[in-house]
Amino acid sequence: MELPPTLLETTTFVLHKVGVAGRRAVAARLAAETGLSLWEFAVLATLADTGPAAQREVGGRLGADPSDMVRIMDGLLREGLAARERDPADRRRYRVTLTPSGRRRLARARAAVAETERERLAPLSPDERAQLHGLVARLFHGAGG
Amino acid sequence: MELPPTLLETTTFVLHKVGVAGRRAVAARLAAETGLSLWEFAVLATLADTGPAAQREVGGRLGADPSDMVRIMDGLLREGLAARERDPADRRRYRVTLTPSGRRRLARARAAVAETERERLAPLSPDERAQLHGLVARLFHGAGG
DNA sequence: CCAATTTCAGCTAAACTGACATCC
DNA sequence: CGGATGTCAGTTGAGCTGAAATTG
Repeated sequence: MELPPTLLETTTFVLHKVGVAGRRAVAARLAAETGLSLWEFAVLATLADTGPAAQREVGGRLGADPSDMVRIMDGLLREGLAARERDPADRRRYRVTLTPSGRRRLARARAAVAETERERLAPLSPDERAQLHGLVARLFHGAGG
Repeated sequence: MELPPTLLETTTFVLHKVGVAGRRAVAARLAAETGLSLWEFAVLATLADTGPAAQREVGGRLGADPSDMVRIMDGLLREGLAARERDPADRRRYRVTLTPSGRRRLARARAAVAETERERLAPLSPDERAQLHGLVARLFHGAGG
């Protein structure tokens, strides 16, 4: 792809291209090595990081639509990677938890993601990678991410 | 969105989120102020930057599928922003050119894009913006962008 | 005959909408 | 009753696939 100057000089444009390509690479490796989709990985990671939570809360953290959370959870439950029970204190909610099997799968998934990340960021030095991450993180928080 | 640590620390993940949000912002403003889609803008910019070209070449530069180029060109022709004639040297190809009206529209579009870009990158200093652009551009070229 | 360009019809993955049942 | 949660059916936009027509 030989982008013309106007697009090459537009940070937003290049950023989007790089972001989408990165996502595809991570998704492909994740699927090949763990059978997980990106959303499934994200949900498992959320459960591991912030503990059991309601379905809607997990989706809220990730920016996933509630109606999509249903199908994602269906997959995770079917494979025994997550479990859920009604919250006794508020029976509208589920209390979604990570199973031991889900925790093991998540460990493998983390490795796959980290490996892809290393490959994709290889053109940058460790310092530059840290810089990039810091800059992007600030944009994420600054722009209603 | 309160991303859990695992995702927040994954550059690829945050990069993708920021990229998609940026694209949406640019597309929305572009549509509101010029009536152009992102692809239409990209095609006009390509024609302005690198001169008349075959449809496939324009798509190739942008990473747009040839079959999508057909519909994009349909819109641009209908609005008189681009024109095309068969290439006399190879009558399979079109020779797509920018019309004066297209050039004027492109100028407005450039302004809209630049303005959105400024808003979105506002959390960063000019130096940081340049840093970010440089880093992302290197990833773009490095990763088969 | 084989390859390139344009075109078309249709598919897929992803995000979103609107309606509904259930429960606070 | 209003408001939140989970569920379901269906829509939308974007990108891609596969095949055809035309030309080299």
